[in-house]
Amino acid sequence: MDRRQRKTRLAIFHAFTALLQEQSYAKITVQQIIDRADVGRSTFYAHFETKDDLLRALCMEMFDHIFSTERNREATHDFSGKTGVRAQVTHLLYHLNENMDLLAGILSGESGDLFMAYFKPYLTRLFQRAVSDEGDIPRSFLLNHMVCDFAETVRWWSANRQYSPEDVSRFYLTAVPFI
Amino acid sequence: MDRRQRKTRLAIFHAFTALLQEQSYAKITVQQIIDRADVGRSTFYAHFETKDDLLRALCMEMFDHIFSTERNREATHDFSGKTGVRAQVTHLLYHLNENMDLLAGILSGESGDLFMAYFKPYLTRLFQRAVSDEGDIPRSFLLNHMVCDFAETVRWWSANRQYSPEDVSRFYLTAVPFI
DNA sequence: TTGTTAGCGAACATATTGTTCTGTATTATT
DNA sequence: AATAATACAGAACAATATGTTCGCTAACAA
Repeated sequence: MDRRQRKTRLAIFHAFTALLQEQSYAKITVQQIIDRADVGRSTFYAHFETKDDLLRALCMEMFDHIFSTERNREATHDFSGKTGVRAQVTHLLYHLNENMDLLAGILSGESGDLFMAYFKPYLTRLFQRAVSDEGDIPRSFLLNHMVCDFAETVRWWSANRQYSPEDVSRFYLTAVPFI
Repeated sequence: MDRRQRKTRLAIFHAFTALLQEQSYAKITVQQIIDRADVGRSTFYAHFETKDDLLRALCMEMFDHIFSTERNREATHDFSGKTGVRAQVTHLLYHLNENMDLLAGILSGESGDLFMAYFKPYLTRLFQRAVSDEGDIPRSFLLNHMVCDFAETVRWWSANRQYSPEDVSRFYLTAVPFI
């Protein structure tokens, strides 16, 4: 990728995340992002279609990084079955913790809901093989339960940052004993 | 309240809920609501400040109805402690089921997130006294867990409407055994 | 009946979005 | 080092949506 493109993309990401720390997602305008990033108007629209698209790209960048190292671990170790998923949960929380500054900005306010919407499909894929039958409860319900609960746990964590990844992992796995 | 005001307010609510069934919340414009409700532009803004405000008012109307009957039950019966909360959960699901047509419209798409945001404080109040200590897990985490999970259960239900309130109640109470 | 209030709808100012275009600077390639 | 490709700046633009104002009319309550 062209160095100019990289620089522009980064400048926009930085401006955006900085703005997210200061005010709510809905109130942020494209013009503000442009001014903060110090790029031309047409340049912004050459990179991203809309503000939502920018947030999506930001989330994807983050997920691709986090979940790709997860896939590497899958490849080299044996993470099948419930024990494996438990280990992955903890590991995932470690990665999320590293990005917590940015994460807290995104998760507070309406952008949090968009983040969650992008986050959940990744989690669904991860938890897919951990879901087993529990009585006559639909698997669709259980899977949704595990996914939403993990996502909401992360959101809670971003607002209660005094806990370690191990703590949060324990909280979650206690609250969702199916895993 | 003036009969004219009531009529206008209702017309706007109906137009809005109808539109919510047809297209996503973000794409609905104030003009569409005005046209569908067949009221003047200035009239809409005399009643609601913004589209978000309208959704908020709609949710509040619904919650006030649902949770006020809940409060009546509290007053006449003894619903303290965990058993009481369990009974209330089931009862709440009955009420939600009655409004399911509207609910499904609101819960699909971005308006769902706003609904959830308004919903959760009511649930938090309801679950407050059901939360007890579980090892060293923070009560704030447990409460958030119960609330988010109930809300997400309702969302799941609105997309899987073949189940009865009793079914869903059982699913939820199995998945969240603290209650 | 009468004073009050709500609604209508056109007109308006304002804000934001997304596009297009031209000239300039940077980059990769050879 | 020369060249061709392309990314950028920024102004201008059309399009759309928002929220307000105001004079007139109709409905309401007492």
